[in-house]
Amino acid sequence: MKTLTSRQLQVLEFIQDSIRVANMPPTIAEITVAMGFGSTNAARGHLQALERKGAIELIPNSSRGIRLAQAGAFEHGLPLVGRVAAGRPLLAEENIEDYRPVDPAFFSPRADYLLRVRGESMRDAGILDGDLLAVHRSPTADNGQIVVARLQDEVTVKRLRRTGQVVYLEAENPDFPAIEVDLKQETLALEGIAVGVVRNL
Amino acid sequence: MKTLTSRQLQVLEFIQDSIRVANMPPTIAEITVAMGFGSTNAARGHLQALERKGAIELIPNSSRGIRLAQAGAFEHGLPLVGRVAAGRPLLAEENIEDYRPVDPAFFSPRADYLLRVRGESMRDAGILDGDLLAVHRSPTADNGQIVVARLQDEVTVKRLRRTGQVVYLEAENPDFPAIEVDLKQETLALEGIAVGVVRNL
DNA sequence: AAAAGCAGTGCTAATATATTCAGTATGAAA
DNA sequence: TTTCATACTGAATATATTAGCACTGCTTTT
Repeated sequence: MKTLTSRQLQVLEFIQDSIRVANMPPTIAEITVAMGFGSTNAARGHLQALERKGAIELIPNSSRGIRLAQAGAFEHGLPLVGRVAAGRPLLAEENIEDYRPVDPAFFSPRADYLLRVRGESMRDAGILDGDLLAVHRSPTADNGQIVVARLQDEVTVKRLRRTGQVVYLEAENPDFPAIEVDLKQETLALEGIAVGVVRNL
Repeated sequence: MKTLTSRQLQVLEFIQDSIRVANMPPTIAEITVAMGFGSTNAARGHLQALERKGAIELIPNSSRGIRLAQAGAFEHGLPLVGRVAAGRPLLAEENIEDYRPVDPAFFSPRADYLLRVRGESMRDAGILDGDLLAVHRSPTADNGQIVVARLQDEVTVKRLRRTGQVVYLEAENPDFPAIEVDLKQETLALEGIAVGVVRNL
């Protein structure tokens, strides 16, 4: 997505607010009023610019026909990622098992999706088999953070420990060995940072 | 909310689907097509019935002006109970630290409040110090369930184990002994059943 | 110097959408 | 037996909303 101007960002934020508050996108007229324009065309121009830049999608001839490009994460729940198909993006449709009514803003930084945890490797961190891990999408992470990483078509949750060129993905359970990744030889694809745990008892 | 007829439920479910998939409520015409009606009035009638019964709210003269009533449950969130003052009801105002945007219906049975967990006594059940425990208010509980109980002005989270007239409140951590309560001598006040865990990492 | 993007106004046409009026038919409640 | 809620059809109308055309003025890029 190309960079937005500050005015375009204001319009985009109003759209996001509108979806959060009213549960539906605004009409062009509503944007016009909210932004203080004298003409609906001012809003229309911004919408078309936002669409050109890939921030939104406009549905022609449809009232409130504004769709956020980075949708999913708003008021209608977070996507729940279950089993991950090999070679497919994590948030590809076939990986999304369901949507769950969890507020992204409850976590900090914001949660972008939920991942169903498999196995007991993070047991001692209080992350159990079947738990839903709230994850913030991020290609980078700090030392010591719990991350979601991808290794040969396997998605794994581990604690990140980096020393120079070598990264260790440590389990929080003595029964599981740490995974060593030499950044000189292989790349480590981070799918996000763990920001919370949700469990149904 | 009054009970819905099966046809009304179908309409309501279509509206929910529409919000989930398209990120916006449907128009009356869209409902008409989806349900196979010959007239928009069929859909309108159902919408008005759903509004009378409190399932939805209709915004007059507004395109896609359908709002789900249950969306309001998100507004305030669940009360978060922190330190509990001696001799006061658990949900008394001075015990409520805050409100958190957690959907009660995410848990089953429904969560009524959140309790901030103190101590490590339930560590091996994946319930750690500082976690928020989602609790369903209930004066009774089954054997083996994790409960919130009150003992001499102390609120405690433990696993319930009952054998005849004696109840054991067991910790999930070998460092903590089980608490024995003889129902012939003292009463056990249950504040609820644990239905979930929420943690901010 | 011209072209392109940005940020708007003002007006009108086209159409999407909600709303109203007038009906039919069925089954349950008063 | 009348009344009421459900469950629709069909047509007409009002209005909400998108969409198009013709402009002005400023800034940035080529």
